[in-house]
Amino acid sequence: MSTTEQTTAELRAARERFISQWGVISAAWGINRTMAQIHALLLTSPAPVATDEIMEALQISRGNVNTNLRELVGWGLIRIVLRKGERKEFFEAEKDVWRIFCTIARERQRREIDPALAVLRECAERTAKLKGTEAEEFHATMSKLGDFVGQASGAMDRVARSERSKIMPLIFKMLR
Amino acid sequence: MSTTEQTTAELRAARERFISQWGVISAAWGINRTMAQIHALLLTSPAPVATDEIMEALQISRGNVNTNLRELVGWGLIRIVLRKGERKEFFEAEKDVWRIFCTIARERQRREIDPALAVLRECAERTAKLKGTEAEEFHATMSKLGDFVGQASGAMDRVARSERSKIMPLIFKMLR
DNA sequence: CTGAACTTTCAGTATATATTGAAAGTACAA
DNA sequence: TTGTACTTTCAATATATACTGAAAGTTCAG
Repeated sequence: MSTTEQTTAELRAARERFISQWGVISAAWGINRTMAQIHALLLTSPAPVATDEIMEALQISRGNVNTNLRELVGWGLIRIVLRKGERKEFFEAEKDVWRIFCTIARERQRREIDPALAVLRECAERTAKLKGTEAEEFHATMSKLGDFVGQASGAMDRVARSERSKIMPLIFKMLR
Repeated sequence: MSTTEQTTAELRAARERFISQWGVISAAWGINRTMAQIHALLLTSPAPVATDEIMEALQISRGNVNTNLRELVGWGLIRIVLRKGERKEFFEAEKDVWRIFCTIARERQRREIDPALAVLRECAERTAKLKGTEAEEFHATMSKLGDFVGQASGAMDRVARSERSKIMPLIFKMLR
C-alpha cells in the first residue's frame, strides 16, 4: 500500500470516528444524534456537501437528511451554498470554533434557558405574598434559583456576545 | 375559602407547575424527565420524603422512583436520611444553589466532557503526521476543537471548585 | 430461625422519538 | 406548458428510552 493510500485510509478512519462519536456525545446533551453527525460531517468536509453525499456517507434517508439540515440551518450552524450553473443545494458548516460556541450558547439561551427562567420567576412571583414557613421557604428557593440562573445566563450571554480576543484572555487570567 | 386554604392551594399549584416544568426543561438537556421531577419535588419539599410519597405525588411506579432516586444519589444531588426508629429511607435534596451547580458541572464534566475531549485528542493525534491539505485541515480542526473544549472545561472546572463568594464577584466585575 | 417491612431487579410493555420513502411540491430551462 | 432536477412533507414504521409491577432480595426485631 502506498503512503498516499495509507494517509487516505487513516484520515477516513479518524473522520468516521469523529462523526460517530460526536453523535453519541451530542445525544447526551439532548441533541439529535443524526443532526450532530451531519454537523460533524460538514465540519470536517473540505468542500460543501449536497444531500445525496450525506445520505451515502451516513446511510440515512433523504427525508432524514433534509429535516436535520434545515434544523442545522435554523441553529445557524451551517449555511446553504449554491454553485454556479447547478440547481442543487450544497451545505457548509461554520468552522470557527469560537463562532460555533457563541451560536450554540445564544440559541440554547433563547430556546431553553429563557423559558426556564420565566417559569422560575413566575413561581417566585405568585408565592411572594403568601404567609407561612412552607410558602416562604418555597418562595425563597424559587427566588434563589431564578437569580442564579439569571446571573449565570447573563454572564454567558455577555461572553458569547463579546469578541474572543478580548474576553478569553481575561477569563484565563482570572482563573489563574 | 379561608386565607390559609387559599395559601395552601396557591402554594401547591405553584409547586406543581415548577415540578412539571422542571421535567420538561431538563429533558431538553438530556436529563431523564422523571429524575428531574423527583429532584424538583425534593428541592421544594420542607422535609425529607420517602418512596411512597413520591409515587403518590408523581403517580409513578415504585421501580421507577427507586431507579431515579439511586441515579440522583449517584449524581450527588440528593442524600438518604434515616429517621430514628424507622426502617424506611427518606431522601432530601441539597438546597444550596451554588452547590447544586458545582455538583452538576463536575458530574457532567466527568461523564460527558472528558470522554468527548478524549475523542477529539485522539482524532488530532492520529492525523498529526499525515501529509496533504485535507489531512492537515482535518488535523487543524480537531486540534482547535480539542483545545477549545479543553480550555472551556478547565475554566468551568476551576469555577466549580472555587468558593462562590470568591469567584462570583470576580466574574460579575469582569463582565461589567 | 421467622416474618414483617422495606428495597431492588428485570422481563414485559408502553411511550416518545427518529427515520423511511414515496408522493407532492417547487423552480426553471427549453 | 412540459419535463426534469431537485426539495419538502408526512403517514407509516422502526428504534430507543422509560416505566410498570410482581417477584426476589435484604434487613432486622422478636
